[in-house]
Amino acid sequence: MQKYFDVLKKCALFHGIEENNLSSLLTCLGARVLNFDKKEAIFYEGDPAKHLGIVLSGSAQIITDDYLGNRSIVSTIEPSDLFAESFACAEAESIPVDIIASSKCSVMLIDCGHIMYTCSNTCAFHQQMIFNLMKDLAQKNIRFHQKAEITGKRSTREKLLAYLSQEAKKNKAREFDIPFNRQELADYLEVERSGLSAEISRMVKEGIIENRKNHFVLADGR
Amino acid sequence: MQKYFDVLKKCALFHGIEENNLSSLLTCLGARVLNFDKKEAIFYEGDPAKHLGIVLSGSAQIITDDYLGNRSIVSTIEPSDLFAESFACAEAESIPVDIIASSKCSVMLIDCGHIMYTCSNTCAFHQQMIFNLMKDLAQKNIRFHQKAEITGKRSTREKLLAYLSQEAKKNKAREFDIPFNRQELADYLEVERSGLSAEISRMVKEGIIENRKNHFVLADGR
DNA sequence: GAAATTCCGTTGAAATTTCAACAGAAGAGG
DNA sequence: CCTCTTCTGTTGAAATTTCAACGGAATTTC
Repeated sequence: MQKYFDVLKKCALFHGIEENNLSSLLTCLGARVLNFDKKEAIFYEGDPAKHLGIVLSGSAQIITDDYLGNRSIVSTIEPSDLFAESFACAEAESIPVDIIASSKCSVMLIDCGHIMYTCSNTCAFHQQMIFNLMKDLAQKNIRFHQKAEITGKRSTREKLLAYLSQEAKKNKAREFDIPFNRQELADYLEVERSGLSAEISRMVKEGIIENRKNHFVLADGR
Repeated sequence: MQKYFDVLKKCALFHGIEENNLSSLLTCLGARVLNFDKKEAIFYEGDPAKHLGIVLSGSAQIITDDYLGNRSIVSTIEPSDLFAESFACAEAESIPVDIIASSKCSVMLIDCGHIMYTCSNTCAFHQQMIFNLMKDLAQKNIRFHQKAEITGKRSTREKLLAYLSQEAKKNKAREFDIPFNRQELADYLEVERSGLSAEISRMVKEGIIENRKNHFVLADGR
């Protein structure tokens, strides 16, 4: 696990915890590392919600498919991001989403009960981790609001613009790459792929954006 | 404040805290009670995110309006519900939503910093409250997933059915009242009011639902 | 209880999105 | 370098949603 310490240090769960305590802490928590190939499921909908995860390398997507095969990408997760912590912390029965590796990736799994309840004898970091979880969950909540600001828009153009604006702000630049291909972007914005392609073409023609593959440039004042 | 103790006891923030400790705890936290008339704003978008709130009586709605006047109702809150805790716990600059009284109501406001940091000398309940906040935030996260399952549907009918199914499950009954009028329901589902009305009519004709005002009955097997 | 206001279903036209299908581009594998 | 697969833009038709407008029902106000 040693080799992942740089990633783990950045993980919100371990804020305020010294790196030299990490090793024993992880042992105490019973942390495991698992590896997945691209497109493999890290969790399936319906899996028990006992564990939270940390992405160590690669990336994954939180996905819901409805019974008609409509796919919706809730979010993407990257190294040092936590995932499934909401379900574990809420002590939900099971996970309501699929979590799918979008590239070869490795993740660390921790039984959330070990953080919230047991183990308080051996290591003194539980209060810190609970505090960290609280902040992480609050931030995830805010991100949901931001996502809702995108998907709540009524038209494809508005959704795309809302999304690109957020990305531009996040990257502090009018020019950036997005972590989606066309189909995925459509699933994230919750629109039709072909309609999205058409809309992108129109917006390029109108000079509102520039685009090549997953690289976008926003015109001034967007 | 005494008269609100029954409501406060049920509030997730105070789980595991004895009622006879509540009074001194609230003093320690600097809790204030404010009253609002129907349609009055409890918070405006842009207000500082220092305080979390607890609904004591009446009800309110979390709302986002975009620059085109498109309104979206994120959620409704009722007595003993927490609100704005995500923004306060995440130490966000400001609140990204409006919170509007949907009836005459009173709310308690608590400076979140008092829960997370200071005051640890006088009262021993901070760890408990932080733990409670963590669980509350995790549950709110799950509710966002549920909301997304509704708004992520592509058609008005699908959205309405997803919403009504959730309500039926929540009420453990095929028959229930919803906390919205038509315009509000449309804003919650993120569709057009007139289209929603038309869709409801069609579904009634088809025998899928029964409806009178805000009372709905789902047919078997929904 | 009368008047004023808000709420709600309906409707038809306009705009948008979805769907299905296809062909060229790009990428992966051998 | 060739083949096979996946990805993407385009297009036209069908379906759905939005928009604007109206009148009647229901509710609020005084």
